[in-house]
Amino acid sequence: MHVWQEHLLADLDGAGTEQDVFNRLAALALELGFDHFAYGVRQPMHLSQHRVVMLNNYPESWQQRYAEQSYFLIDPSVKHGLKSTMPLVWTDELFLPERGFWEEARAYGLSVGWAQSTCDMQGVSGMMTLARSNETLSTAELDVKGYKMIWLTQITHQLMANRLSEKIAPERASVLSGREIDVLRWTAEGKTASDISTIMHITERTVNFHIANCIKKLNATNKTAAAVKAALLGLF
Amino acid sequence: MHVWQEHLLADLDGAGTEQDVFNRLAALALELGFDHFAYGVRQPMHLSQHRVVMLNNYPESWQQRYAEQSYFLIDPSVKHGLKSTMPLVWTDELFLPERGFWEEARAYGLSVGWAQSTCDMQGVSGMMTLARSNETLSTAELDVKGYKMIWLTQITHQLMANRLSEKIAPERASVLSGREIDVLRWTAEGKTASDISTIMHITERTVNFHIANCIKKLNATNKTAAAVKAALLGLF
DNA sequence: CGGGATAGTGTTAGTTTTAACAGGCGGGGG
DNA sequence: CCCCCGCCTGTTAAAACTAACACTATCCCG
Repeated sequence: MHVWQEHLLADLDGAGTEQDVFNRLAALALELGFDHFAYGVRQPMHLSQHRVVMLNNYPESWQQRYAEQSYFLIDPSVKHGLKSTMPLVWTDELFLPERGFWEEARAYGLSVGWAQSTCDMQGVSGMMTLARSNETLSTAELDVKGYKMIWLTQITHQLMANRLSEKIAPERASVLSGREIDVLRWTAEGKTASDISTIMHITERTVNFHIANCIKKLNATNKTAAAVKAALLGLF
Repeated sequence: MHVWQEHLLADLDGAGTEQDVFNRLAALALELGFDHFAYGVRQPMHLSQHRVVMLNNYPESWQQRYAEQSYFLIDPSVKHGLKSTMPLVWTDELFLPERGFWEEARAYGLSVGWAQSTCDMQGVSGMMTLARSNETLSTAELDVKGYKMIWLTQITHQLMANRLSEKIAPERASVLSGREIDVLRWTAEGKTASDISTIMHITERTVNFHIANCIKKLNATNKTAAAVKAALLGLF
């Protein structure tokens, strides 16, 4: 197993596409004893509507089935990952509420698994899963590999999150101008247009002009939605 | 060094105060070879105004100095932690822009250090620092201990973040009622009161009533600020 | 030099929020 | 049984926001 080294990150990062990087990470997962590797990233857009991408090397048929049935809506490991960043080992109890799903997953060779989610300073969250078909994940194995699995979660997120989130949320790149950000920040703080005009020494009219531009650029329906969206996207 | 085990977490968590837990974590840091241990948590409130608490076992005099001079505003390791969740080793280059600060810290016995920040699914972020006065942190040492240091960051956050954030941001506990959350969520999505009245089959008046309550409870100045604040506090 | 992005301002009209009053209905706990 | 809380509704007037239109100036880039 590779050790914690700066240059490893740089090496993995390199000039590769996200699929390249994914493959190299999957190779690390294999070194850890897991032939299946998955990483999904979630960029909050509004509040209910997030955008999600998922890369994995599960059996094709299972990938298709999972997507078709929208299993991410009921998958207990996903539910856990949305609440906590603590590692999670797949157990029968965990999947008790979704027996059918669990049995189906096992039939596809996904019976032993470990997952952990992350969240970074830009508000992008991701979840990594390591899985295999046999050899129960014993406490002894976790004692040995646990640290490395957590580390793998970290670097996977570091390497994949930005690549993927920019893809699914172009709004993040379509940056607001400096003035627009200032105005929108004050708005989010609860200042009215006339407050802001005083603070920034410009006309109330100009404040509203900038806000209107923010609303357009962020594809929001009004001030409030624009402010929340910008906050969620980490634009402030 | 202790191993990655469920029961360790439960044990550390126990019934202790945050200071108890902190002390036990500091003991783990000592086992890793760092006699100084620090953890700070940051709860975003508005956007500019965050609330921060910091626990550490640095020399008293340095703690005081750091607070007096508001060094957190210029501390390069803090700056890094606010942007990235990647581990950071204290180096001369890092502190180049703040020579005075760096030399002062070293004079207090803080010359070798490692820091990493975390962010959880509730939007609470934290930064853990391990430090000592001598024995440069070599690549070899990092190869051996790096994984465990990352792990320590994780459990420290897991154990401390909620305890501390509830303390500094009582708004998180002052839960909104179910109806209030529903209304505020729709508001954050950009719906107007009359839209929401249609969606929820209630009067426009009632929608505004709930929103007014949200504004009061969240101590916000208006709808927009309330929505942003709720989003930042992870109330949705 | 022309085009595009950013920044600033103006007017008008219609819609939405905010704030402050007053009240009813139902459930849970002392 | 009464009180508190969540939930629901009503009215009114002032304040704030949204969406159109049009116009000027600066700066940078090709």
